[in-house]
Amino acid sequence: MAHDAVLIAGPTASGKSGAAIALAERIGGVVVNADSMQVYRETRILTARPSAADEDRAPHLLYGHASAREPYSVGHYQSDVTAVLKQLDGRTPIFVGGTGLYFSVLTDGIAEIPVIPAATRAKAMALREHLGAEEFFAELAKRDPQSAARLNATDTQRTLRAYEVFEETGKPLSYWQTRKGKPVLDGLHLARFVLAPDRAELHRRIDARFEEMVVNGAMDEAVALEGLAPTLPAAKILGLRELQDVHHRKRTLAEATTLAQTATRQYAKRQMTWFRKRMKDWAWVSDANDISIAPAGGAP
RNA sequence: GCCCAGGUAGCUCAGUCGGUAGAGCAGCGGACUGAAAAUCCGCGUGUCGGUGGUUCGAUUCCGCCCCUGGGCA
Repeated sequence: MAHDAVLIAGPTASGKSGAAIALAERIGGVVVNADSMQVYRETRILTARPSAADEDRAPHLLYGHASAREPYSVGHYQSDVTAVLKQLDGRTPIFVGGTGLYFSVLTDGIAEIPVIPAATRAKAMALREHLGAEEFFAELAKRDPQSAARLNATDTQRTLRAYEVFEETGKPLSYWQTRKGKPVLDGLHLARFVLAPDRAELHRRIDARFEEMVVNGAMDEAVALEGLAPTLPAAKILGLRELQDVHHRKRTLAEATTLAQTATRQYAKRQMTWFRKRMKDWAWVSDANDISIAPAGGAP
């Protein structure tokens, strides 16, 4: 039975992008990004986005199509990826990335919540800053006790989100989240893979890759993004801050490299937790060569 | 060679007026619904340099030895 779409998840530096390209070449597919940071055009090296040469080998969509200077989030991704599905002309999409939440949009769906203006979030942030985490959490609990019950007062991001949603919509986030949207890939026949190399091997790859990034000009990208607002999602790109610190002579390149490599290993660990728990029934492989699907019209 | 300071968790260190020890970082496990490369929760993993002595009991006190750093020669 032919597959309508292929999904390849994996921790950072696992080699999944290469595997996706190879598969796309074989089946005439289209590589579609499922990584929250590779959407930014200014940071090809820092986010390990496929190179121009890679993109010549197979069509790539949703890579570098957004600016690091603008907010981008899972909501944008949902609408972008929905639009992309209509442009495939029968070619098989191969979704590849490391962002668990983005995969959940594809396979599980996400609640449809009105867009919250940036000003509302800014107000919530200012209020939390003013009141302190505990007081702010108490305010949230008055408005949305259900969300508060699930959250920790120290969880900056989620408490702010719950608060801003209530302020803007007049309804608690817990209400909106009961109204789950349809998965973007609803009803399609999927081939799902998790590419997870041995941990020691993954760590070697992570360490080597950051050094390659530096050689390939990661510093230039970091310097070009000087002054990026720290609240923007792209400000969280691993290694960005560390390299900017080197530029400002706050630390040596060696220190920055070690810090970025450590942060990347920690990130990979979090990814693996998500994959282990949420992608139990996907096909797990430790070698990119083991990712293959039956050709269209082939054996069941 | 002598003097001083120090050798405690993977790293940096605290501590025990003698009852086998704890922080940060790293690490490990987990959560995750519009910032997700984010955010948050949990867990101490150890011949307390070695050896002999004192003691009911030594990582702690004493002797000797080894190692590291600094000073004097």
